[in-house]
Amino acid sequence: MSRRILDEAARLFYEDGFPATSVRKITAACGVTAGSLYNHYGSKEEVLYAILKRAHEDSERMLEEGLLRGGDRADRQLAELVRELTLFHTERRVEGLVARTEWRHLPPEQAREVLDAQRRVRRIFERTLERGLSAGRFRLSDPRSTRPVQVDVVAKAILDMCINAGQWFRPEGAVSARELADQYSFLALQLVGAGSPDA
Amino acid sequence: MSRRILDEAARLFYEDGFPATSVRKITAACGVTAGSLYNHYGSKEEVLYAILKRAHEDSERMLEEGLLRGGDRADRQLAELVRELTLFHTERRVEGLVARTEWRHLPPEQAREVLDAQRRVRRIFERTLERGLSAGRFRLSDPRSTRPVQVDVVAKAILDMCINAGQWFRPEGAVSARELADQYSFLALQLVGAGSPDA
DNA sequence: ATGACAGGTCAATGAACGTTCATGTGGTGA
DNA sequence: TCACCACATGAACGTTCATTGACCTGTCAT
Repeated sequence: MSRRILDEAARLFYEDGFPATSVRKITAACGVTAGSLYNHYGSKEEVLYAILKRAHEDSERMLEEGLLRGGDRADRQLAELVRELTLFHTERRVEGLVARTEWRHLPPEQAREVLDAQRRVRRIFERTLERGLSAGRFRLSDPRSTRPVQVDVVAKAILDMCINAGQWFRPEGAVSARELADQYSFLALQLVGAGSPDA
Repeated sequence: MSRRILDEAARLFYEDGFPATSVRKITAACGVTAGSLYNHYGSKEEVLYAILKRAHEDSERMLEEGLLRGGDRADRQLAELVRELTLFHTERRVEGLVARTEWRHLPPEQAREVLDAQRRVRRIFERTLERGLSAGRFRLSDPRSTRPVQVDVVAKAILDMCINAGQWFRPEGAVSARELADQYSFLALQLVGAGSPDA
């Protein structure tokens, strides 16, 4: 039942947002009454925290695996990172979007935890970008501009692209999560000016 | 005072979300009491609607201007579109983010209006992408994949990138809105495989 | 059989919510 | 000067909120 509450709550937070979702709605979706939630979680906030924690742990684990699978070539690493992150935010778009939007409703200390997790993810991308740049695999200098594009800006651009796929992706749509992940992986490589990673 | 209410409400909706922002908080931020809001707007929802309407009108106008400034070359068009959209979502990130996230709390008919506006914006980008592809200015075929990257997927990737800049951009940060818009413009061109638009 | 216990119900709590309305007031055109 | 109007007030309205606690019930190990 604890698990059931987590899943139904995630779905409702995804649809209506945390503050607009009442404890009664969550428990009704599980077929029980409101008071029963407090046999499993201390508060409504605690439910949100549990959802976010699970999501962040899983997404970080997927990224670490992708990083390994990418080997030591930064372009292949980037391709795998983008693929994993896109997969996560499409296949588990409910938790993914909630994690990205609802952390503000957590108490400060737990909100910080979430922000730290987001920062760690960004650092993974930034490191791969830096490695690819110094290895000469990425081309990120705008001929029209005086100074080069900053690495953190590129990382944010790619991250926003992948993460926000969860906002519009529909599993019943024309393109599958796996296809989208492949396309995004290709687009990200073009974005950083990488040649084909098969070469 | 009507204008004041709109601005303060937008800021609070940006910080806490629509349902978590009470009428009392909005009016307190304006230095008046709760009842006074109803001299200017019929309901809290109407305030949100007014914010979203203004934001969408302005953003569509900026995009149309950018489209004109881009002339008839699709790559220059795309560069201008990305620049304008990024500028809008950084310089007016408060309204921009609210428009992107809080429309669900509107009654169905007005929520539809917002979705229609978002669809129109996406169509502008898609048309430019289609024109650039048939003119041979963009390269969007993944050699590792059987089928080409879809135009609507590319449009969404670029849109998410620009729109979400409003989520992390800080005007007091190291990079200005205009610099970011330039960098994003360059990144978008690389993403679609365009050569330098100066050629 | 019995006791413990996990997990449900039900009623009640005080606080906060959006909204209404009668009332007060300062400025403005006639 | 006076009527008017725009706008703010503050008290109420009914509803909903998250949370609590007393109670019930089924399932176990002993």
